Amino acid sequence: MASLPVVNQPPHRCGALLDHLSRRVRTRAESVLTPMNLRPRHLLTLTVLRDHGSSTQQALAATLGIDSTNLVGLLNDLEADNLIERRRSPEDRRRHVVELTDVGAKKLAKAEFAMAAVEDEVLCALSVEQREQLYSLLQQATATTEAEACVAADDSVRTRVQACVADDDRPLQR
Amino acid sequence: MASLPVVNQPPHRCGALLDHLSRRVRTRAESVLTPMNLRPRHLLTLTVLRDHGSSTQQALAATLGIDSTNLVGLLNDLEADNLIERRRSPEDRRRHVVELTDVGAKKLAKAEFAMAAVEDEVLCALSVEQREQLYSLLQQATATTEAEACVAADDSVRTRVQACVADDDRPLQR
DNA sequence: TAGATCGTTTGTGTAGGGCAAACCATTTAT
DNA sequence: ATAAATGGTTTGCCCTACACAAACGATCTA
Repeated sequence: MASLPVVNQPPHRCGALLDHLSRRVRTRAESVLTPMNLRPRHLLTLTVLRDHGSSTQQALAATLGIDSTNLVGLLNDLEADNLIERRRSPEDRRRHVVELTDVGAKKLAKAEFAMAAVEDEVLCALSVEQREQLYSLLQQATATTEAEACVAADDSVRTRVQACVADDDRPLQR
Repeated sequence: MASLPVVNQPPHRCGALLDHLSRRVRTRAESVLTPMNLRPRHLLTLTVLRDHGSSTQQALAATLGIDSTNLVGLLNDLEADNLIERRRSPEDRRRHVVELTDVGAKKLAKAEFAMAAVEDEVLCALSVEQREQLYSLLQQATATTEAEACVAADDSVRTRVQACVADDDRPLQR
């Protein structure tokens, strides 16, 4: 390995902005979703389920980036409302294959419709084309699995992280 | 008013994706930032401070979308590390004007450098140009203040939200 | 002089979510 | 066939992020 990976990148990074925007969306989303008995997590899960297709709970937990024990409760909520179904996998009967029901798909559509209102508010600085562009970028980015992501960037990451640590840092007490 | 606002929007909305991606970034960001004694919130705050310029605590709380009482502690952390300064406003001495110090700016730059590693991992599905595009979209979107956002979309929001609520919804017990 | 405002402190409550242990059903290895 | 490993579930614990409220000092405005 070695010989300088990507250095000429522009100084500004997306991370914080992503955080910022997502926070704005989430707060508003809550107030819009609660009346339809959903929460951001539920919406997220349904979306992933639709976009990535049915999957095992483990896999789902991985793509969602949440602990599998916590996923259980989340799925319970959704299943109680018939939005998803857990079906035992025929190949390995230990596995639950989680899948979106028709009701779930409809509810998701409705939720997204409601979300359009939120986005009008939060993304008002963007034109319709720009929003579409944003959507497809996000779509493309999230299409990668967690695992894939790790493999892709693994060691270029490690080298650079180290470069940033050794320095002036006194602890932030709180 | 009335006569149907924006209806022909594509069915897919960004909200969930934004949530998804931001979660991925945040988790990884934590591990990268902790060794430099920062947390996502701190980074976010520093970023906003740089991009939006110095501001009052109230204003800052508003753009960050967090309660002003919670902001206090956050700023304490940052000030303890000399990353920001609270300066009394000359016009109104009750006000604190929060501003990024040189140390803060440097730390921010360093943090962003470290974040590049994270983004390589999370955004590996995007080309460099696409990432840049994403950045500028996010930048543009977050440039709007909370207040502005509300004004812009206010009643188009209200009308459509109502349209989505009245329906089948049984409670999601949890 | 009285009230309102900005920041601060303290205290309370809640939700999100990681982590670990123990359990059942099932699959795989020996 | 028996032992070990695995997928999902349950329970319980703990920590962090936040929102919200109340009370205070300093300051500004009426």
